Amino acid sequence: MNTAFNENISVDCVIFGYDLKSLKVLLLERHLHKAGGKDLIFKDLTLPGNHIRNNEDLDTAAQRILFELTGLNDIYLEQFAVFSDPNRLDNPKDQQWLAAIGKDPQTRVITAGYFSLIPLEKYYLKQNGNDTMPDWYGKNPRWHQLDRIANMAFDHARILDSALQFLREKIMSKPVIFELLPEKFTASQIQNLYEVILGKTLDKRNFRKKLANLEFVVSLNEKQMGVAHTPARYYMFSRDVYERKKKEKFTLIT
Amino acid sequence: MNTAFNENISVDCVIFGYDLKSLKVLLLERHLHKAGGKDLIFKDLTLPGNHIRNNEDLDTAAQRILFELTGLNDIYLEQFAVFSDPNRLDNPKDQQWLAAIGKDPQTRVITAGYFSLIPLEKYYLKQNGNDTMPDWYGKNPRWHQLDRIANMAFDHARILDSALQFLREKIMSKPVIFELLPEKFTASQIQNLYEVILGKTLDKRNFRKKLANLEFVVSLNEKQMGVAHTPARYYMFSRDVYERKKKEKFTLIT
DNA sequence: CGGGTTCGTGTATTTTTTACACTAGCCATA
DNA sequence: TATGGCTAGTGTAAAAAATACACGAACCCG
Repeated sequence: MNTAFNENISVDCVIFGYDLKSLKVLLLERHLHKAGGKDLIFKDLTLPGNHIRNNEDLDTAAQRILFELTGLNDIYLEQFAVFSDPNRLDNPKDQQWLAAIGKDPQTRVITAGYFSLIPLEKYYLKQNGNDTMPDWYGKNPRWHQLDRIANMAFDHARILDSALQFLREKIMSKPVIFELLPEKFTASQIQNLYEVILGKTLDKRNFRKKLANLEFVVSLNEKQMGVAHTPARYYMFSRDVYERKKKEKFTLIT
Repeated sequence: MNTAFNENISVDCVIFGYDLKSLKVLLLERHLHKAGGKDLIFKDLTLPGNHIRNNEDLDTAAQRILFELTGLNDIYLEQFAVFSDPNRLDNPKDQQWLAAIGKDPQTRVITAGYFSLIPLEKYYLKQNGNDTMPDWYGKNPRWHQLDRIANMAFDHARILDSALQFLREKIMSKPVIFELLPEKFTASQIQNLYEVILGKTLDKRNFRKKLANLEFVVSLNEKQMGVAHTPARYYMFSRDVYERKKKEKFTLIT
């Protein structure tokens, strides 16, 4: 057992973020330069991902790789699927890029998809001119709005789709929604988040009734300040209470 | 790309079966013999599993491996988790066995767990004296009752646990239950199946009300014959109707 | 023909879900 | 300091879904 990279196994991370308005995903740039020269042949977008080391499990590798590429550290991260199509890297553009960076384009690679949810305002990404990254990968990590993404590398568009589907199902039964929200949030903010994830609108009064019934969402004696309208009450998620109550069925929406 | 085995990646299959009474799982025997001789040092139980080939995706590999080991062919098979603990093969018994069959016990192996559901009476397993299998693995595929399994190889007990948990969640939202039943089945049979999977009893009249509300469970004009009690009506699952209706939410139990 | 077994069914009560509209509070600005 | 623009916060009635519960009918066997 050693710390070398395993050329057959990689992880790719789909990091969703929410800025209290819309749903975003964290992507890097991949560049292909002319051999020797600096001329750019193409650039496109990738999910943060890389090969695992032989002494790591997949979860550890996902944490490490995400940190190395984006500076994000110690965040909720969960495997949601494995992508193992033998032809998943066979697109000519990808083959060309792999060859250019010195990999064998024939090598079989399966990748484990990880997904994560973070409150956008809480984290700072590495800056554009990240010195530790080579000039062909891992540049310019940025948040992209979900409905405005084009031109993704490899099979990453499919991985992203799959992650979104997984997220939609997951929020129906587990309290992962709170991973996307700041520690304290208003009822409207969490309702809007459900709406952008599910792509449909919800009834305000009914939503608040359900919210009020969840014992693990506790209402704080604190209100918004400085807003140009009635200030809203803040709520927070109590993991303690949830752990004690989680046998009960849990629905925030129907 | 070639057809060699990939020493880093395997699949293991958890095949659940239902004999209209209890829930079973399909296991093989693993033997360790004294070097050279025929003396048996130990034998224990394993899930059917093996390494993938470099030109297969995981789904294909799972189908192939299951067929080679048990003769089961073309059945519903779905990945449910990946097990990637770097120490998952480090138990001395397992290290000894790996060395004995000529593998490097140091090699890092991650495994994809697949699960399947089949109506027990429909399939015939390879017989004990299967000639195509070596004498240290893949012998004697048999159905084992879930609550009476001891002594499993590697981390297979954990994989099995994880599969059962997955099954319990899955039957709550997708019509996989029908994969465990014969084509035609009675209301009591499907209710009993839910009960053995979930480990709790359900109310007969309420269960049947819900069953009657599922348009994709169609009632046949056919009854049991030769039973020593009121003959029960048969039902069947219509995948056609399900596909057309599946946007609707689906619960058979609550 | 009697005993043993499983089948099949209805109703009343409680809980959950849905649909729906107006006043109150804060800021900005005129 | 009055007004306009904006979002917060709230209740009720009707419909749908979930629950609890018991007994006669049909068949085989001996």
